[in-house]
Amino acid sequence: MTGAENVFKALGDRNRLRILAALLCHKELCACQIHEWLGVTGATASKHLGLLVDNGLIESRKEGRWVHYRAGQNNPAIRPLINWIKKQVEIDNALQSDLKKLEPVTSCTPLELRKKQRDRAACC
Amino acid sequence: MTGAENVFKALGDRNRLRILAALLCHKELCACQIHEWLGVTGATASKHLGLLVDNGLIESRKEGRWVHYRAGQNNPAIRPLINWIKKQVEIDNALQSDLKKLEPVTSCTPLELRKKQRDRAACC
DNA sequence: TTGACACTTAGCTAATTAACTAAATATTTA
DNA sequence: TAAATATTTAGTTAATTAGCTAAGTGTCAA
Repeated sequence: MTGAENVFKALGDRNRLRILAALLCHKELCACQIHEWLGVTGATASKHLGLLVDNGLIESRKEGRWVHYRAGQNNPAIRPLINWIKKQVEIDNALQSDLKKLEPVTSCTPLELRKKQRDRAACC
Repeated sequence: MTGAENVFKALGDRNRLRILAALLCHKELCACQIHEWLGVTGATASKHLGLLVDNGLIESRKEGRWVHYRAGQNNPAIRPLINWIKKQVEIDNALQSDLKKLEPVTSCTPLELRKKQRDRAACC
C-alpha cells in the first residue's frame, strides 16, 4: 500500500543494511566489491542492489561492464531517513568492525580485485 | 545484528505501519479498537503490537483488563524516525482514507465497541 | 466463586523471500 | 570475430513469517 512500507522492507534485511552502511562511508563502490565483501553470490548481491535502487535508497552509474553504486541523494524525501541510518551505523560496533573488512576490497580497483579472486581460485 | 535492522523489520509490514499511523493521529488506542479496525484476529493484532513495543516504536499502559497503546516517546534515538514516518503518513492518500475508517471505532469506548460487536454477531 | 471478558502464548499452515545454480545480456579484449 | 568478464534474469529450495485456532493468564462483575 504505502511507499514507506516498501522502503522499510528494503531496509529490514541484514545484507541490504550492510550495503547501505558501506555506501554511507565509501561514496562509491563497484558491484563486484560489494559482492566480494558481502560473501554471497553475484546474483544475490545484484538482487539486493536492485531492490535498494528501486526504493531510492541507493543510485547506480554504469561504466563499461562495471556498475558503481552510491547512497541515494536524488530523492529529498528519503534524505532524513538516510541521515538517521547514518547515525545508527556509527554507533553500531558490530557493523563497524564488519565495515573494516571492506578496506582490503576498496583499496584495490575492480580489476586488481578480480585478479586476486582468480589467484585464490587457482590455488584450490 | 543491528538494532536498526529489527526496527526496519518491524516497520516493513503493512498492518504494523497502519497501527503506528493510527497512533500518530490518535494519542492512545485500546488493543480491542486496533484489532477491530485492522480486521485480523485479536491474537494476530497482539503479536503485531508486541513487536512494535519490543522495538520501542510504541508503548503500552495497562488499565484493568484493557491495554492502551500510544506512539513511542521514551526512546529519543527513535524520535527522528517516527517524525519521518509521520510525514509519510500525512502524504499517503490510501493510508489517510484507511484511517478514516478508524473514527467509528474511536468515537466509542471499548465497552460500547464490544456491545456493537456482540449485536453484530447476534444477527447472523 | 463462577462466568465473562481482554489480552497473550503456543502451535500450525500458507505465503513470502533470501540464497543458490544456470542461463542470458552486455561490454571489453585478444 | 571469439573468448572472457561483469552483471542481471529465471527458476528452485529452504527458511522466515503473517495469519489462523485453541488454550492459557489475569481482571472484573454478578
